[in-house]
Amino acid sequence: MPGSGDDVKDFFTLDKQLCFAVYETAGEFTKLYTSALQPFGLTYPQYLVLLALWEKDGMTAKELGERLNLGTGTLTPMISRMISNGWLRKERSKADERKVYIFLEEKARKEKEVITLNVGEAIQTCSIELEEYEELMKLLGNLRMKLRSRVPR
Amino acid sequence: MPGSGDDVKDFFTLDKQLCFAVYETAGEFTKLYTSALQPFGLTYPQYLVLLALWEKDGMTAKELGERLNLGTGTLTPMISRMISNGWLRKERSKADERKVYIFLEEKARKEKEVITLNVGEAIQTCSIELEEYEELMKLLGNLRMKLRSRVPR
DNA sequence: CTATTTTTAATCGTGTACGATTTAATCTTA
DNA sequence: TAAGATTAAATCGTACACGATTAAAAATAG
Repeated sequence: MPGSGDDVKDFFTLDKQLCFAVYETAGEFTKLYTSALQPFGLTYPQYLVLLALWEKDGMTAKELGERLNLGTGTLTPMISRMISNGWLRKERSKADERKVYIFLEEKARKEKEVITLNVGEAIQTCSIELEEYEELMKLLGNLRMKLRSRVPR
Repeated sequence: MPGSGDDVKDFFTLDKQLCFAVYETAGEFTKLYTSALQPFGLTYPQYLVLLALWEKDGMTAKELGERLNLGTGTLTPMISRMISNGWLRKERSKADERKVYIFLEEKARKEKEVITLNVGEAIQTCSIELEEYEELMKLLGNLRMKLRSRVPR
């Protein structure tokens, strides 16, 4: 394992599982971001929505879901919460009434600087080396590709 | 960023965020494991509980929570579901009635081989290189350490 | 041009995940 | 040893996350 030559005996140990390492790291990140975003009343997934819309405002729910790898069962209620909190606005397309465009509200554009500054500071407290950062990005990108392109039986 | 020399302009882009790469990879893993575990009626987090208990049966809820980095708000209901499904058994300590030991049921011990075999096969379909695997484990371990040891202001 | 199919969101049910509070048992200390 | 502090689980409220279903609009095929 993973190439599976032989010693499968003690491979199934939590500490040897890449999935668990990734799972835990994701949890740690969530905690870090949660504390950095708390002053703004944002959750970590909501911050990801903002990141996506800061890049490209006015996506449809479908596009946004594809960008973040989230289904409508997750996005729809999350977007309503963000609308309630004044971050977003929804607008149904007149050309195609099935589509709903999601737009940033003033608040989201105005606070972009402060939010990213705050998050940036939080990340810097961890002093991650640029080299490590890039190596991880590369390896994770490669891994995700493999995980996605597997043939489901 | 992350050392923050200068070009912070376009750092806050989804594709440049390590947190997002980790978040997505965790999601991909969950999907892979979900399909491998479905025949057994197990979820991915439930499989993690089994991994932990296969290593050390009879932990208290607290110990298990520390091992998996989960609070009782997550574990308690999850354990009840696993008890309903015949995977686990709970036993309150006689020496200290606050403690509850979690034990594997016959089913969980008997099916260990088939389950791990199934999961192992699913992983192998991704053909992850051993070298990449180990490098990722190392880098993620290092990263988690840094994320955990940050000073919360 | 209508019947069928496809597409887009919304909804539903189940299962994590987490901080905060509650409850009960044990430990500490005056 | 009784009051207060600490500890272990359970409970509660909120927020993802996902597969499946539903509903409505649009595209397409005959």
